[in-house]
Amino acid sequence: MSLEPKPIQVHFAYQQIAEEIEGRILRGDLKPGDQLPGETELATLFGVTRSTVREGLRQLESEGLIHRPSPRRMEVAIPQAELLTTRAGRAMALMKVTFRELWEVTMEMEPLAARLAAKEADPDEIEALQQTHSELVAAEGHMTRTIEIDERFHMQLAEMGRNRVLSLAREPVSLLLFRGFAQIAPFNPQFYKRQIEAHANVLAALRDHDADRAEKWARKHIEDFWRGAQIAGLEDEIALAPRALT
Amino acid sequence: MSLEPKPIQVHFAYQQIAEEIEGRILRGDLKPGDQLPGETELATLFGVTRSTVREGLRQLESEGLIHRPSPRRMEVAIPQAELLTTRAGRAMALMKVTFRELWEVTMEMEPLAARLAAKEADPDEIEALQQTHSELVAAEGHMTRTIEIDERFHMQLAEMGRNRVLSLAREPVSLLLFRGFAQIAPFNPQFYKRQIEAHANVLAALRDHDADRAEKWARKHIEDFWRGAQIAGLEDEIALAPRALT
DNA sequence: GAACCTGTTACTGTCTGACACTAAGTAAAT
DNA sequence: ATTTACTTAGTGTCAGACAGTAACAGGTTC
Repeated sequence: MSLEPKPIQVHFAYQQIAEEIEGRILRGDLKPGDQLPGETELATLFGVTRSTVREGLRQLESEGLIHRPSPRRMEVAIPQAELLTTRAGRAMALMKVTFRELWEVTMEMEPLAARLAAKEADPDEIEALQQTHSELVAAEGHMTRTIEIDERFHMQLAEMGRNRVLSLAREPVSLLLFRGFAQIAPFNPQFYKRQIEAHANVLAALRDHDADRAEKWARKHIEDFWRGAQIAGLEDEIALAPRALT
Repeated sequence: MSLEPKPIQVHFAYQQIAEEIEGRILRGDLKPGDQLPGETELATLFGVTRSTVREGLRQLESEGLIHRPSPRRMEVAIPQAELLTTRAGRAMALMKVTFRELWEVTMEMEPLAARLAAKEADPDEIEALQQTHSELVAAEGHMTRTIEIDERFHMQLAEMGRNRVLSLAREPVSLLLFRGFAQIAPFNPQFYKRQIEAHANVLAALRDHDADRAEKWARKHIEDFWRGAQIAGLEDEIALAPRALT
């Protein structure tokens, strides 16, 4: 007789601890900001040793569900993108994704970000973005800094669209794409000018709440970025390891 | 005098262990599939106790950098989306993202997936997708199953585009969106017909390698999906907790 | 030779118990 | 009411132990 492969899954004690606590967090028993009981307490509570509890805590910690504001407190974390994005970036780097892959996705994400921002942004945010743009202008000619500011510009833009899913999804991608480029792509002076022009146009469109125009210029901007890489023949080049990104 | 908040970061031993091993993996010293040295060995190697090593390993484990094919082996993981996606999904759920946010992003991702698939897919894959589609047809009227198959259809489609970044990025989003819907949105019988029609059209476009048409129908498909939700007034409803998704 | 059984062994999961160090709370001193 | 000194509880790490079992190595059977 042939048995179906049973996806049996051993559940170690430390996993169960982690799952149990995770459950309580997701269920809302433990709210973000709440302090966790002490390790010894948890240990007796679950009927295991401290070592076991600790292993569970380490899991939750690296999953970003709990964090440590001071070395003495462990509390339920306020969910935030950061942890997730770095991990996503690392995973992608490990998969050795190519620039083309990154670009294809960015090409959809950034215009969307611009469109949403045009609809949602309030004057203060636009002002802040203008500020970033000024920094970009000031950095003309300096590539590393240009890329870094550009990246910040796009992040701000994404946040302005008030879509956390988008913010979450685009960040690791654009991070890998932009910074990756910066490290290997040679840019000509033209590049900076077009960069600045595109940003300026996006900004203007935002002020007018003109979603279509914002989107169009964002697309142009990314296309431009890409053209340089195409010329350099980087399309199927592998993006850099994330270590270079930190 | 006022001191600036110094972002000092204590590095505990177990963190260093984790970082050290992570470094070796990312640097390529340890390749995916390689078996890790035993815990005792690592302990002496780093000059710490097994407990400490274990806590480090738990971190890496939940980060998906190492995994356990059998309870007795720990090896460097082959990077894959799975782990990441569930975490991403959970993070999003924790952030209580709305359907609108999910949809706005999906609306870009899925058409892109279709377009890429039309360019890249080979006959075998199209055949496999056709297979999935047949299942969908057979499930007509049964909502939960329909959604589940639909989701699989889209995943396959995305894989066919040979863009791992896209696969990675879209999965948690569409998972949350589709399954979330399935649990709270009431669909009328019409829905299934249109669903099937859209898929059929995408399939046909793939066969012709007609990227534009594939994209168009994918967009139509997602729009359709959304319309139901709009009618039901779910736009700003919060997506479900991830526990409901497993 | 390959396919099966069996004993050994090395390694994991978990436990007990301990100790140094320090953040945070408490009491004393100014 | 602050500041200072003192306690205390909780964390990070260690040492050593033990049961259970996956993986390996022989030995057996076909």
